[in-house]
Amino acid sequence: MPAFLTLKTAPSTRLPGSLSPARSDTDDDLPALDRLGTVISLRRNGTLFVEGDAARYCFKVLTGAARSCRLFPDGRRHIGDFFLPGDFIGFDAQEQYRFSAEAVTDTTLLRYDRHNVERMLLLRSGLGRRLLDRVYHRLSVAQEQMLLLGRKSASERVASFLLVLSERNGKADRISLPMSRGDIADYLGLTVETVSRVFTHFKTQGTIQLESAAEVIIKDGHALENMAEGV
Amino acid sequence: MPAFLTLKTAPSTRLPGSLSPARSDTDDDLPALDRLGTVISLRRNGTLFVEGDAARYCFKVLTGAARSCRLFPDGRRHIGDFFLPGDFIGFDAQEQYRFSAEAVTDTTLLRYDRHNVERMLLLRSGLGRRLLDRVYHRLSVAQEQMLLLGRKSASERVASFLLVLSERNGKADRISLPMSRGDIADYLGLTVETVSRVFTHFKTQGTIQLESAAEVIIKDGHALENMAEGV
DNA sequence: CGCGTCCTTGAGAGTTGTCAACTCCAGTGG
DNA sequence: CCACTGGAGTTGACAACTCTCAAGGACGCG
Repeated sequence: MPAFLTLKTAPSTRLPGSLSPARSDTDDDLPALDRLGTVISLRRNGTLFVEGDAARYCFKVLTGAARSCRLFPDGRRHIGDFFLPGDFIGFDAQEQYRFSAEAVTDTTLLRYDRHNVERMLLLRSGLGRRLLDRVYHRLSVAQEQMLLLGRKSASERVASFLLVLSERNGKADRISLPMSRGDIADYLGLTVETVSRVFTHFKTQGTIQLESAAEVIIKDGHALENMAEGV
Repeated sequence: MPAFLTLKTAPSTRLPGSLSPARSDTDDDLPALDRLGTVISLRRNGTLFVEGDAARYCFKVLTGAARSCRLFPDGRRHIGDFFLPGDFIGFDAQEQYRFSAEAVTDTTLLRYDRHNVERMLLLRSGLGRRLLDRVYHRLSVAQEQMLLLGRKSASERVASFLLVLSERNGKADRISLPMSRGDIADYLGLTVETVSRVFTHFKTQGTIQLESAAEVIIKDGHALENMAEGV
């Protein structure tokens, strides 16, 4: 259950070099949203917004990747979600953003004024219903993630993560990781070292192959699936 | 951020002996839903529905408490949410339920036919918007829980849990725990023993007082808050 | 080519889990 | 009324998984 399969729609603009999202869209209302947005671009680690900011905008990723995160006073960090091309960010905000959002790599986004989105919601009744469904989906994704964080071992978490990324890429065997090991760790509730060790463990087992630190090839998807389910 | 402050509305029926939910409702559409429901009652550990069932009904807790849970093949269990009086269950289901739901104690609920709810959603446009907001709220609660499961220590988790329950009871210092230690453990991603140890630790510190295993009195709420935030 | 950042690897510590025994309490039946 | 029983909760000793700290290696960029 991919956290980043959520709130997905086709990017309105296709640029080369982007992860191409799996598309299962039959949308007709959502593209209309795009006309409300303006394109912005951010450098790696650039800030979309900070937790506590007035929630003026929401976004859609066009190319690159973004992450939502929260910080403890003592520096612990948790990443709630990764957003890949086609994903929406911040539609669920109320008055203020409840988390910060940053660019994982150089990233281009569509930025919408929430005020306009609200108006559009009133005009097009189908849009509200469609958003509701998308949020329901996000919720079930979040539940899956809670299961992962609450009850899965380190290996199970990484296996689940790889499978979700693969799924997101149309079940491709070759997946690229735009985010750092540290990002993955903070997303899975682990440390960088543990994530790295699990990767090499999978590599040693022959379950995966590492082209580079950011390029994984899944050699034994079945083994990964068993691992992810705790078999 | 209470997982069980979610999707709350005033119970349509007030029965003695129930936890009285904190009310912050100015709803007008949701009570109309109640007329669609029929009252049912379950014994402790009774089943509302099972993961994978066709999602025919949704529910609202009137008295008692319920839990949503998921199981691993090897017996590990995770509780996604507790539902106290006024909480809705299963509104976010799609075709099938994505988790099982059970009564924590003897419980009475309102059961709605999802088909009727759908129709009502179409008739009353305000209802869809209100549900959307509630689901957004649930989502932010889920994000809070992911933070807890991903990055908090055992003590921090239990402290957060007690505070949420207190909040839910109108910030009362005296809170009752309808669920078992095992339920709490599976909700917080811990074991029964760890939960128990943290309780006695807090008791020894003078942070809380245990009237019985199911009755907690918060003696030092400030200490709990600091602990929950990781200070 | 050198520097910095990220990743990997190792050794040891710590928090939480596991296993097992004991206590407490409620419900039951003599 | 009291002993028995079973489930839930507590406590202890030990193990295990993951974290922490530290060092070394790889890769990209200036």
